[in-house]
Amino acid sequence: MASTPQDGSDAVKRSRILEAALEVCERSGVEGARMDEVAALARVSKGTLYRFFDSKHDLFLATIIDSYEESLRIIDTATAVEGDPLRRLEGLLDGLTGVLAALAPRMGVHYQAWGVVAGHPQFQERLYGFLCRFHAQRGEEIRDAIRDVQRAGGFRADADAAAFAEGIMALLSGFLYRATFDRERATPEGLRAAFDALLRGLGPDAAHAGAAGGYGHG
Amino acid sequence: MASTPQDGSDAVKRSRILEAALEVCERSGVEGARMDEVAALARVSKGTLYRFFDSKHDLFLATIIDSYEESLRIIDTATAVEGDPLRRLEGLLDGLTGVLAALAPRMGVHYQAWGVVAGHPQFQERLYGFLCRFHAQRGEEIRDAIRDVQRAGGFRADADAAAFAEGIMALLSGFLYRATFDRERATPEGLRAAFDALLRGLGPDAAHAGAAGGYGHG
Amino acid sequence: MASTPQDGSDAVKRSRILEAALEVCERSGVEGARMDEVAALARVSKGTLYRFFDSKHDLFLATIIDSYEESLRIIDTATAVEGDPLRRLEGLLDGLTGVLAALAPRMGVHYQAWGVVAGHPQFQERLYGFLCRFHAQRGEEIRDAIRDVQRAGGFRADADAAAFAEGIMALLSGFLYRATFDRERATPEGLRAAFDALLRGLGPDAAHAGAAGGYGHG
Amino acid sequence: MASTPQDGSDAVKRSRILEAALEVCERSGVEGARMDEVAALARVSKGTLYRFFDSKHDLFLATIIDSYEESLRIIDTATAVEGDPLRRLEGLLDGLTGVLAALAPRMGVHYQAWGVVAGHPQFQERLYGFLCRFHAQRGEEIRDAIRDVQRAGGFRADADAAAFAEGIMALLSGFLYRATFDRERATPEGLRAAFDALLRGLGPDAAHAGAAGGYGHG
DNA sequence: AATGAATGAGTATTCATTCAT
DNA sequence: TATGAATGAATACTCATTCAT
Repeated sequence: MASTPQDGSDAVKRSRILEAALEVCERSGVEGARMDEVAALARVSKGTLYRFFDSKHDLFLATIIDSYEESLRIIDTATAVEGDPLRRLEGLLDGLTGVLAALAPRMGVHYQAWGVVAGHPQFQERLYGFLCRFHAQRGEEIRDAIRDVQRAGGFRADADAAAFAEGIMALLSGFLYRATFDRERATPEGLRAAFDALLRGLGPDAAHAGAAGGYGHG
Repeated sequence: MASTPQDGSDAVKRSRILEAALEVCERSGVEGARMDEVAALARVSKGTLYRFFDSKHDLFLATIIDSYEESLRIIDTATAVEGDPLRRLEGLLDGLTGVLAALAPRMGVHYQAWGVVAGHPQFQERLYGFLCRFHAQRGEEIRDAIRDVQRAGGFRADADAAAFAEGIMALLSGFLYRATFDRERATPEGLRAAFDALLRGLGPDAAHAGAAGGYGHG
Repeated sequence: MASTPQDGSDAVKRSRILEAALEVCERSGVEGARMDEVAALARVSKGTLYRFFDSKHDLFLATIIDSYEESLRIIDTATAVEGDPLRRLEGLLDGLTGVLAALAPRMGVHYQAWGVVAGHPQFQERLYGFLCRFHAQRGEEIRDAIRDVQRAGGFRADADAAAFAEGIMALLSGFLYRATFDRERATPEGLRAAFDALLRGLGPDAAHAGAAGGYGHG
Repeated sequence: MASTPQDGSDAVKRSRILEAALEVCERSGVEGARMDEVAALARVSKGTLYRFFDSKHDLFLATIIDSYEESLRIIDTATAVEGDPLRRLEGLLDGLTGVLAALAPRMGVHYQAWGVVAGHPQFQERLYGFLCRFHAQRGEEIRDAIRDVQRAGGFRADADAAAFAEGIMALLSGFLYRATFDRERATPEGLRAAFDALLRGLGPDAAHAGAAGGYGHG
């Protein structure tokens, strides 16, 4: 292989660098993060760092995309449940709350990286393109899961599944956003309750509505 | 007084500077925005620019806060409607969709400014503190409006008004976020539909549910 | 007169400004001293400050020259004693030790002002010219006083009075210099003893040598 | 190693930078010296310049200390003479006049650097501390040399060797000071004569007194 | 491939000086 | 004259990126 045994494979190095980047950002902010520091923390030289990432912006774009890919793994794991359509939809929603739980602590750095990366046209295009596709795909998965429930008679057949799916995604994004500066209020439980409240609008699944934790008690 | 008549009062200068800052950012990104350019575009000298804003970070924090204050004016105007509790809640929701409509075009710069400003501990504290308070206050206003409808019998009395209010805010935040990179899908109409879907969970106001535009038709 | 009664005469303002300049320098160093601060401390506007001094360098050159003029007043007062030539020479030497006592605390700022002022050709010329004349004149006064003692038979007639006078001045300068960073060792008493040691070389005035405090006892 | 052969070792670079700093100062004054110019003249990049000196003030403090270290080398060379105590003291005094000869041309820049460096508390401390130690050590060396002569019977045993040593140092400082603005009068010969005049006060070494050049003839 | 010394473009900020009132 | 807001030139320093070894 093309790896130096004592330093780990390229994939290992790459992920050491990404981790280091995140840690340095937590200390110094994204703007203030120095490539020297990242390289030192990842135990590679600057030359090696630049073999993996073309530029500082490239590196931080990668940390953002990495977060999303991690969230994808979380969702996929949660969705892998077997069962009836409603159960599978619930698995999906569990996955989304899991994403909030997993990413909340990193949202501060995440948004900083975004702000810095989005400032450069070339990277903005790549970032926005990625986000656009990511959200559209997640939306479609949720929409399809809702449709499955509709077909199974669990939800009103005339409801706009796509619109509900966008609502679900918006709730997740809104809670992630809020988690950046108000971790107290933006909890996975709160998000789950919001999901349930929204889905109750899909009635007549009264049984499901009953599960709507926080929303049930004034 | 403290102003030179031909150049406008201090308040006018200040807002000229903020506008200029926004425009320069749209061209060059927040990181890439140069204070020289901002000053030139605002037709003030750099010395004067620094009389109003202590630093570049201070200036961009101000643009963020300004956006929120503008959104507040939009909400307040929309909420000033007279009528029964339900009508007043709808006014409030109209205000929130108005916020999306007004701020969407600026969200790119807004998040960039955030990312850059939040990188400095001192400014992060000020920014996060402001956002925390802002969202909490808006949440309370919405919660109170929901409670008024509950008291008037328009919504189920046992629903958790505060949780629903947080859901409303999260939807707004989520749509604003999405608008940054996918203006097509994050529309005021979509947001309004999501609000309605969420509120339908507050039933039994069947009449209201009927108004839930997009969510009604697959 | 041309003065505004409530603010004092021009001469008073001028000296308020010079005092303020010195005080600000003690706080912030000469480079770091801001004209704003000086003006504020002197209770005049910047415009007025610039009526008295053409520039910052001009102001600090003035503080230097002022110090020398003050030292001149000290010397003149001490020299105004009546009596025989030896007594008058001793008065002069007392004056010089008085200069050390008076200026020592200010030497730090004094040298700083020098360093900054001497950096500009135009001001360097004025400063160096002033210093050159000042030292030459003081040297001549001392030389003449020594010659008077020589004529009166108090000192050897064949000694080079001018050279001894330069030695006296060099001792004063050397002690002033040392006082800048080592106030402990550069005392007026030490200077007086050095004067006496030097003059003893002018013998055969054994009586005078007896007065040479510190130099007499190992 | 850490040096690129064609550009010289680190020590060589360092001294190239110090020389360049001095030359730039001679042209533009210390305040007016630009780091870009210094780097260019030393044929290193600004980044490299800053690898050797943390800041402009650090660089100029180094030029000052370097001057003193050079004077130390001059003194040590002159003191390395063999012979009786009197001859060794004379060697020391020759060394001191050599310091005047060597440093006189640089005193203008030297005092400027001092003035600028002493304006910053942090650097003032370092500079003053260095000067204090330097002068104290030189003083002790001279004192010891005088004592050796006393023991050998060349000087009066009851004279205060330490006080005479301080006088010697003060004369050197005074002549260096004067050389800054009046090179004509502050000559090594004048200094030597002043030393001799002072030492004559240490009598009864009549033979030595006879060597007191300028001081002997009106 | 790896290293890390060298490079030098790039900019926020200050503050002496001016001048309209 | 007095004021103090406005001006804008001027520069130390950083740090992403390169490239000789």
